[in-house]
This record gives sequence, structure tokens and C-alpha cells, in this order.
Amino acid sequence: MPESDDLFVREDPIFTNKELLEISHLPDEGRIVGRDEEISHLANAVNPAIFGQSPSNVLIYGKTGTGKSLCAKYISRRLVETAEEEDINAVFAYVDCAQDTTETQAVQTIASSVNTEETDIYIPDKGISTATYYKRLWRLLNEEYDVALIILDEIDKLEDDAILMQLSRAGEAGKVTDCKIGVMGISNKIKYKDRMDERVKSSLCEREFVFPPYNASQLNKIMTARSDAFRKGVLQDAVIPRAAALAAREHGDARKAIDILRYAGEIAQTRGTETVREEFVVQARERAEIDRFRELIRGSTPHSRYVLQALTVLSLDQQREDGGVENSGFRTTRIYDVYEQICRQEGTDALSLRRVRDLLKEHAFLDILEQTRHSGGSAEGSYTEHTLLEDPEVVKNVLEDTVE
DNA sequence: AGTCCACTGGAACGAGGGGATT
DNA sequence: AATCCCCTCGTTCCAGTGGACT
Repeated sequence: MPESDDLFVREDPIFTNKELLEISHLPDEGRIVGRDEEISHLANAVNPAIFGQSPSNVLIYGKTGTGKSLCAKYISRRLVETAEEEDINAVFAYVDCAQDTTETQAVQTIASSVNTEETDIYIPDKGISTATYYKRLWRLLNEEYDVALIILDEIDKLEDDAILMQLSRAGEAGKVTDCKIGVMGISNKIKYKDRMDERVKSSLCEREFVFPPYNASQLNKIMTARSDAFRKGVLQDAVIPRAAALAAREHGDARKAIDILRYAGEIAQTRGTETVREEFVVQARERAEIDRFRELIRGSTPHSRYVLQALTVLSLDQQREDGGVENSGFRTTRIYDVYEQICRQEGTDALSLRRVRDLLKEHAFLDILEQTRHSGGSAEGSYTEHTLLEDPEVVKNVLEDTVE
């Protein structure tokens, strides 16, 4: 047995508490930086709930990584605690609408997260009608709670307004009599409100808040607050300011900033260096970018990838021809032709043009590509052009090594 | 003011799959 | 076992759409 058997590291030389750098990690009070005003406004809006009265319905806007979900969850948790002290039985449910896009899935999530073991109500994962989920949810609320706060994150990903309608009408329609319901909608698209049904809009948007992006110094504080994820003295002084500056330039996304910090640490780990160096930050950002993209297309069907591949091939060709000067999009039909070729190579039948249009739209929804309508005028018809938003090389690499 | 055209996107439909209820 | 219910993925059909050009 050799003395320095370094196959496994017994003690992590870089991290002490890596959990602090997970996105899902909910910091304690005092660790939420630069959102004091937002938090107090939010608290104010839901305050009546503490006395068992109806909280205001709120809509929160803001780009990704501006602390919307974080603050909403934090407020809800505190609300439930405070209400308890007043002998009010409050509860909150968190729905990630990107995950639960249909009405049924969303009600199911609400009902099952509000449910406890003590009740005799059973909420199955699937198999029952939407109406049944509602019935059970109403019963749960009536029997168990005085106030319920429902957080709908990424509310713009919801297919329709049906659930909003139901939630806002539940009281009026006499479905829920013994429980007050408050809805907290979170969206990163300002224009979301325009697509909403007029009736839903008026009841749901009693209060609106906009979360601005973090600036470099706030990002700096956010990362500093979590820097005890690292062993003492491991982080070089310039790392956090550098990462903050980088992330601030890219829309002030705190999630990205923290990702960069984590990756920088991981780079130090794999390299076996004693400290996290400033130059790791740039590489970390690149890695974060690739990972984010991989996450986006993970789970997409083969044809969805072929379509993306077709666009990538076209983009790369164009770059090669003019050195990346031109950055115009490609017509759907043009992409479809390349897509058909790819299908032939892969030995599968191509999907219909109609279906491919939808697949492209899905990618546009994930901000992988951008669609713009054009009209060629007389005898040219109108058409859509698609432009890849990611670096084609990155896309190509990710597509190639996720063949599995 | 109307024409023209390639493309768009809504609608209706159905196969196949998973699960609950009675 | 029969009957409901919902979801995903895909199809075909077809009434618009937009704007340069007559």
C-alpha cells in the first residue's frame, strides 16, 4: 500500500460547503443582497394573509437571475412562519410552470404540495381529470388552511389562462369558502401581461413589481456572501470582482455569476491547483455557457436535434464564406432541405414541414434561435427566417457529443 | 385598391402510452 | 375488465398574411 494513494481525495482542498453554490440553495435572511426594497414591497402586498385575510395577487417581472423566485419563496416562507404565530394556518405552493405547462399538471402540483400525510385525500400523479384535481384541491384548502399562497414561476410558459381563471374565481364561485387564496405570478417577459385574458388580468395584477438586473457591486456582494463555500484563502482576491464584472456585462444574472464561481472552483480542483486563479474565471464562463446549452437540449428528441443541426450547418457554412460578417437568418424551407438531407444520412424518415416548423418554434422559445417574419413582396410571399443565437461551434460540439 | 405568392399557423384528428376508477 | 382521463408526437387540410408591385 503506497503512502500517497491519491486516487481519492479525503478532504476537498477547494470547497468546504459547495451546497452554497447550488442554484436551488435558498440563502438565509441577510444573504439576499440588494433586494431590500423589493422584499418589503412584496411583504407589504401579502401582509393581510397573516391575519387570515386575502393577500394581494402580485405579478413579478424581471430577467432571469434577478432574484424573483428567491424573494417570492423567501417571503412565502416567512409569511407562513409569521402567520403561525398568529394562529393562522397558512401554506404556500410553488409551481415551476416551465415544468408543469398544462392546467392539469399545475393543479396537480399545487394539490400535492399542499397535501400532507394527515389528510385522507389522495392526489395521484396522473390518471384523473382536471376537474377532479380541482375538487380535491378545494377540499384540501377548505378543510386544512386559512390562507394559501400560490407561486407560479415562469408563468408565461403556461399553455393557457385556465388555471389562473380558476384560482381567481375560486372564492367568488363559492368553491373555496374557508380559505383565502393569493397568487404570485413570476415572469421574465414583460409583454406577458398583454396576452392575458382581461378578466384574469384585472384580478391577478393587483400589484406589479419589476426586479432590475443586479449591477457589478451587487453581484460582488452576492458572491462574497457565498464565498464560504470555499476553503479559507483559496479564492484569489481578483476572482470575485472579475466574475462579477463578467456577469454584470451579461444582463446581471446572479445565477450565471454563481455558476461561474462554482466552475472556477471545479477547474481548480481538476487542475489540482491550490488556489482559484483569476484566469480560471474566463474558462469557467465558457464552461457554464456550454453546460447551460447542454441542459437546454437535453431530453429533446432526435428530430428536434436534426433540425437544430441543420441550422447549425447552414450557420457554419455562412461563417466560412464571409468570415462571420453576415448574420442573416435562414428560411424555414432552406432549413427543411438540409434537415431532409440529415435524415437521409441518419436513415430515418423526415417529419412533415409543419412539424418542423413547430420544432423550430420550440427552439425559439428556449432562446436558442430567433425568428423574424419577412415578406418578399410581389410573387415572393411571406416567410420566417431563423437565426442561431448560440455560437454555432458550441452547438455543434454539444450536438456531437450528446449522441449517446 | 387590388393582386400575388410562398409560407404560416390554427384546427381537427388519431395512434400510442400511462394511470385511476368502478 | 371496462371505462375514463390526460399527454406527446405526429399528420393533413386550409384559410390567412404581408408588402412589393401593378
